[in-house]
Amino acid sequence: MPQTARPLSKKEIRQENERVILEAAEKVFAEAGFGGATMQLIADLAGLPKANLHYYFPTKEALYRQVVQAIFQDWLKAADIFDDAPGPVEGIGAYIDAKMEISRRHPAGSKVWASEVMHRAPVIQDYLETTLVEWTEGRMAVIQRWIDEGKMDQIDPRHLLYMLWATTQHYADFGHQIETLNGGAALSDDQWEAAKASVKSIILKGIGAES
Amino acid sequence: MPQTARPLSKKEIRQENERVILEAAEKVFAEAGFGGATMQLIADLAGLPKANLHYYFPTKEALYRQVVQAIFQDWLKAADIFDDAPGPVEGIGAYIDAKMEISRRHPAGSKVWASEVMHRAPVIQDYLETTLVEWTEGRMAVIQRWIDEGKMDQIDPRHLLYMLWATTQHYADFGHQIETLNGGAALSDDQWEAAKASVKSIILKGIGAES
DNA sequence: TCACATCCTGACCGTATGGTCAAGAAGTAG
DNA sequence: CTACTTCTTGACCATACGGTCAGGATGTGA
Repeated sequence: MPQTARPLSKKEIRQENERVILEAAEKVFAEAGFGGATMQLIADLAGLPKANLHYYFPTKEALYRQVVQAIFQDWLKAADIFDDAPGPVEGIGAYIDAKMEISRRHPAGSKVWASEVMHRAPVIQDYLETTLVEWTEGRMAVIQRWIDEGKMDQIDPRHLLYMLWATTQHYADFGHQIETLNGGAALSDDQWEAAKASVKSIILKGIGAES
Repeated sequence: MPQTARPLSKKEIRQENERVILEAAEKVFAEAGFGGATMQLIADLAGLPKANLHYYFPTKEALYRQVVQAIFQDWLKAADIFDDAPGPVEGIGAYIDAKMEISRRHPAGSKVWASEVMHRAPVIQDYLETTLVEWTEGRMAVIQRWIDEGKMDQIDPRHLLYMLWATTQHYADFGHQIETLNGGAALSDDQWEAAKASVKSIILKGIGAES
């Protein structure tokens, strides 16, 4: 006998609703910016009355904060690849792949992040100053080690990191421009692969890490 | 005898006020986004009463449109360098310099542009589809010629352009993040030079255009 | 000087938005 | 079953915003 649609438990209800709201909020914040987003729009997209949003998230700011924090977590996770790699070809190559994949699968998140930083990080400045600074210093050390081991050219690790972020996130943040220049169509699988290959090729060769 | 402060002519008044308003608007739109910006904030920054803004620019949209169009013009101008260059080292090198300089001197403009594109270009979509497409195709042809002449590797010109845009504009759009990672201080002259040098070095070597 | 066009601005208006609330529906635990 | 906690939602509120307008100030051209 198939499981009947028994009523959801309170815990499940809460989890599910928070998930639905956060998902809708990310989309709306990405498309309209914080100022342009309205609770009503988010509510409609989530399929809930507006008052229900305020039951789970007291204010628009609180909801936005949660969205940004979730994105930041994703962002950091993509970087684990970096540490275990024996050299720049594997490490940076895999990092580019991972970040390009995020840009493809999760463009709204990338846009919200970009918007937040562009507006001087009113909500996550403390994260930038602590977690991001630590993370960056750690990766810079890894890159410096590769340089010392002669596995790549003497490049300022800082600017290399900026370049990696800029290039990979560009495919999400400026995805609309890229689509327009692609005749109005989203990039195909092959085009995404070509993009990844181009980025990896130029950067890895550019830092003297290939062949 | 020094020129007395004679009253401004109507024409001068109009020019000056439009300039002041557009300048303030660019800053506010960059910092708050279109939705977050208010006419009152722009008016305060411009030092004019709000009603005066509506005298020169009928609506918030009209004002925003003018700001974005001005930025787009700047953006295109930076590209003339491209055409006269004998090869990628000079052409792309100078283009990177020019765009980095814009990012440094004119970060608000870059942010407004980024925001506009991120929100699916509600205001300048027609420009993207015409002027930008033409411009891009022209530059792609130049790059392809360099490839055919053996002056650089066989790289998809499209992705190279995206990389140039992404990397150079990153220093404006994510300037706040970069400052935070720089200990909270704006980049010094030397640091800007180092940034330019890193970007040029990695890209030019990465496309096989150096030595 | 005078008639006119342009510029200026405080006061005002309609609307949309973030947020509240009270009363009821629905799951829960003893 | 009962007392409870949690969830739901239409109606409501105060505020802030984009935009208007009338009437005065200021430059202009004859």
